[in-house]
Amino acid sequence: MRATIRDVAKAAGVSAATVSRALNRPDLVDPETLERVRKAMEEMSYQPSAIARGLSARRSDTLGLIVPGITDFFFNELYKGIDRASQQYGMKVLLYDSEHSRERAFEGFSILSGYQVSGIIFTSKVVTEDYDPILQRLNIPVVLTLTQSAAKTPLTAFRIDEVRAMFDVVAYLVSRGHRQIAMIAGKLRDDRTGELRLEGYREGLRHFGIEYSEARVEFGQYRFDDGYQAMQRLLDRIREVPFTAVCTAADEMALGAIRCLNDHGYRVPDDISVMGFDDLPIARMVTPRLTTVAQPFHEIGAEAVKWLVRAASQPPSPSEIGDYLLPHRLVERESVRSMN
Amino acid sequence: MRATIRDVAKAAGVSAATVSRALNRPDLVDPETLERVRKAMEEMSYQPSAIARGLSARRSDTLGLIVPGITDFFFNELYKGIDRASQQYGMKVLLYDSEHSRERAFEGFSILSGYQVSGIIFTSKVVTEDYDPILQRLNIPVVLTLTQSAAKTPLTAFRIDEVRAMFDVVAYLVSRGHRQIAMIAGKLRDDRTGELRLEGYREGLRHFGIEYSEARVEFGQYRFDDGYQAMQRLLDRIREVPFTAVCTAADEMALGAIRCLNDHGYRVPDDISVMGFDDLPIARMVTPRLTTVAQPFHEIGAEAVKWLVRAASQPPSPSEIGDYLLPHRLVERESVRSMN
DNA sequence: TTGTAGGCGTTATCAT
DNA sequence: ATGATAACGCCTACAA
Repeated sequence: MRATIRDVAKAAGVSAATVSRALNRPDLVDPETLERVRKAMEEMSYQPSAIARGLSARRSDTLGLIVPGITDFFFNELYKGIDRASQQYGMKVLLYDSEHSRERAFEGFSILSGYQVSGIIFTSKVVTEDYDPILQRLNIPVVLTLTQSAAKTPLTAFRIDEVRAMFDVVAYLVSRGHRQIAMIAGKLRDDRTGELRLEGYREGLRHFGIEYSEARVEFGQYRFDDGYQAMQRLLDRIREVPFTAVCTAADEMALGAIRCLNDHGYRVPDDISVMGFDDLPIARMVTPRLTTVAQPFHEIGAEAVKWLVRAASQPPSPSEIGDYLLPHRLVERESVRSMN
Repeated sequence: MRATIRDVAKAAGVSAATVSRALNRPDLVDPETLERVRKAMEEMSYQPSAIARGLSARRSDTLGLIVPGITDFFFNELYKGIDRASQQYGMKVLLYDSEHSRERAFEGFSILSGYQVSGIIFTSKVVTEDYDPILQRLNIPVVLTLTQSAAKTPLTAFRIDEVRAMFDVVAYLVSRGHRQIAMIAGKLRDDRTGELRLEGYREGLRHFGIEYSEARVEFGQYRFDDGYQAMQRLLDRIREVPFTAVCTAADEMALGAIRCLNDHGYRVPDDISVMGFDDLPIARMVTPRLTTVAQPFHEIGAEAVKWLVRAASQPPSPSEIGDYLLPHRLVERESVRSMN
């Protein structure tokens, strides 16, 4: 059996309370005693039970993270930021994969709350009013990342300005001489992020006096195959609705699009330009290297943690709850050709 | 405050013990009572405290996972297998990123044991005798994945036959008419996996009567840039030590190698063939699609979980502890040219 | 500065 | 079938 606090106490000739204090408030214990206790802990390789501690102190030094899918390419980057920051605060992270299902996400909230997590980071393409009941009775701080809430419960979110980001994409393409710009967007149903990016695309076109055409827009669920198929559909009508560039709502879809283009004999960017979105690590590993817009995943993850940690110590005032927009950045690489 | 078991008990007009039974051994409680209790739980949206349960029952229904780095491309796949299986057993997973450091890994074991995890899945490129002390006093079941133990403590491991896998790579290349085969291997220091794969390469060459030359082997730490640089070095002496194919110890390095080749005007596979290792999702997304050997990540993860769950209920007999080899599979795609 | 005692939310044992 | 009651390992007043 593992050593308990009492074992250490006995070995050090003190009470359990003193050992506890040595652990949590070393300033309150006599230096000599402290030394003895520390030695005892060392010798018995004592490791406090996080479980017992959590029960007693009603906090678990644990954060919950609900993601739509761990195989989503952005997950690693987001997690990296979260992990680093939590470590800094001595927090552990409990991961929950909702598998893109709302029911599973609900379950995630339940389970995580059973683990007394002191906060939950929630990532989903959409947060609707369905979540309100759960969110209400949870009484654990929740932050959103990479999305904007459409629920009634006020929720703070860390994300980029999606509209602006896609606007910037269009602006960039235009600056490179493109006027016929197609888009592979996110599925609109249950996807706020997808909506916003599409909106940015439309705003961009409008701003540069380019007419919007539904025939130049296709949709996909952010994965490679979706990108491939969407591009396929675009290609099917390229004669009637020509385009010289395609912007996408995700790097992974951009890869699919490029592959599709290649399979049909088009070269990227010589014949058609393609833009990604996210700037995942792969973006710089493929040929052609992807020109894309970078989301600050690490920062978003880290900020979310910070916010939760703060919220745990003192309930956030209404003014602290809200959308925090972090800066995105356009990364110029090789997948866009300049027509000038 | 969240409802506790006592609140539910009161609402249902029973004792806490009965509620507990309703939860864990519903067969032991009167159907009518059960109904009442369930309704009460429902109404109060009661969620048992996993913490308290863990403390009392001395098990936490939690598994620990220590990985060298969450940004490693294979992580998602391994985790997927682990997650699915743990879900099946009602287990949660606590993740720990050792950041490729032994000290951090040690810390991981400590911390996870503090969380009463009922088992730990450990992933590292190497497990040396340094781990013995920790492993000994941990008295929590541990399984290795994707590596073989070099520690004294008997450890069960789920992995592929690395030597055989790389042998198969060479055999495949030879069958396609290649005789001058270079390799980008894993760094040998502190990397058992790397050693084994290199060994497979040498065995392959020997088997087909091809002379081994150190000048055809370069090393890297499995990342894109390592692959790029290793290829650079190989290219530096390609006049003196020519090769028509390169096999690598990781898909990510293969991508780097290909990029390097492209940057120097070589086309893959027309001029030089490249083989990956792992068969990560990206392998089929790039151009050319990577010919590679697939590791059964999902199965390995799932088997590890199963083993731990079993070990938790009954201590494994010595005969159950050991190396479990899962089948790998060569996936033929587009990055290798047939010279025949 | 240190010790005592009660409690955190469950489960498990032993009665009833 | 159900109810007291005592752990589980730790924290935290409160008292000394």
